[in-house]
Amino acid sequence: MLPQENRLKHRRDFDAVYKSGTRRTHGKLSAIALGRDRGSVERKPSSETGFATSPPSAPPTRIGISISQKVSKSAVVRNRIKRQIRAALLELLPRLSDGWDITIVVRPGASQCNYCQFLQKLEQLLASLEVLNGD
RNA sequence: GAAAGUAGGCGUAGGCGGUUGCGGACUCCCCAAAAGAGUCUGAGGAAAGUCCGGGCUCCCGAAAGACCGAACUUGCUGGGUAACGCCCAGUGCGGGCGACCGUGAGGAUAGUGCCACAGAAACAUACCGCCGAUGGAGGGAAACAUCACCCCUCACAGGUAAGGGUGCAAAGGUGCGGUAAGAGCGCACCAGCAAUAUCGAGAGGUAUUGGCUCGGUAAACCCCGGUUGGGAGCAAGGUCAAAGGAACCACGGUUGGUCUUUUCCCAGUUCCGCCAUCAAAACGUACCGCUCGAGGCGUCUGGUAACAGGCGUCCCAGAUAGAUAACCGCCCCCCUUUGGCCUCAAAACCAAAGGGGAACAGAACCCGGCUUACUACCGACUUUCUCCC
RNA sequence: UGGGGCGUCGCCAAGUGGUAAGGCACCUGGUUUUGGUCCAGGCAUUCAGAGGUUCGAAUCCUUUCGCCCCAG
Repeated sequence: MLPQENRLKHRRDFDAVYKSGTRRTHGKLSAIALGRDRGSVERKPSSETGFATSPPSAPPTRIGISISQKVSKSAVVRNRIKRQIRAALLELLPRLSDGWDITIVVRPGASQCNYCQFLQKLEQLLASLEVLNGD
């Protein structure tokens, strides 16, 4: 499971990502990314006590996953895909640069993929969105 | 041995370890919070479908009662339950050789509607038929005439519903008698109805007697009985800087309608009391509701049982873009192949390699049921048939 | 999570107990030199599945499945 600060939660954040993010698609997965450092930074200054010490340019990157009933009618299958994607993202998280809102959209047919395929596709998608700190 | 039937096994299964992670509770640390550390804990029998019944919350001011109305679509009897359309026990009917299973099982004589096609006729008749006793018409007969009786003919009035044919269904069924022909018209048995007696708590069972008899359909409207304030649903509803409370009380305000009683609210009066310096935040699962409950387990008592009661013991998920996991290894189990052992041959056993580890399925306020989905296995009890002793 | 609706031929669909209309599409034949148009004929579904009520069910009752819509 992702830490709380890396989760994308609210509907208005999802809407903002869908409206003006950059979309990339690879196979059965699709990723949309939006930089957070304009406009939304001063909306969210309250809770950070460490906010004074670190410069305001790097809020943590938040990720949300969207999977529709068209992928599978079974809630068990959908939850399993979400867990596997989250596990893969956890592996990639240290290499991500800060300050992004990302939505992963699972498209129909993804119920046949396994963990390694998800990991590869996510890596390629994030690299193509240039949010990976390359090495 | 074969073929079945019933009710079960806290729905019973994978176990251990490693790496990376998540939710909750408690403890430590700390002035406090956050962060951190530690310990414990973290999906199901159906969590599903949302088909019923409740709890809980809000709105229509509230509660109780009487009469009328409406709705529900509940409907054999008795019991259980907070309640139910659920459960248990029984009755009737249907199915099965049987163990057993199914059952939406009030009323068609309260009334209305419908019963296509066919058929004469679908609930009231008469097409083909049968008869023509009675009445009518014509004729005959005894010496003659008339009337009556008698005989013959007609099928005019009329009688009949046995037989034919139609249909899911045609005025109880079969037999004997009876009659002009027939008919419960009479009798016997059967089916059905009613009354009485008796058994039963009751649904009903049994017996006797009686008059002879009435199509089906109410999962058609309806009648009777029963039940019920209506509506919305935890995305209910509430808190989130900012004060109102108590007493008295006019007119008025009610759940489908009317009425009665009690209470509440409301303008107003009196008394007591409070707030407004700035900033931030400000309708979002941020917090409450939210998990101790018609609760689980054990045992005893009552009851045929469903279930109820007593005692002891336990606390057992509370998420909110939604945790309970992702990946890997070993053990164990199952299947396949190969080899070994044994053997006439196989099975079983041992070893190696490969594959698989379940199916249905994810809490979303909580309970009680119903329905549906589904893997491998375990052992009971019962019935019928066959074989052996 | 809650609320509501639908399912009839390949497509659009009518049908509220008594033979499952119609249109498009498709097939065959005719008309035409040929194609189109036009004309005639044909074409089906255990009416989403299962069980029940009824003499008789697409229709009534129970239940399951699938699809769609609405509410933050």
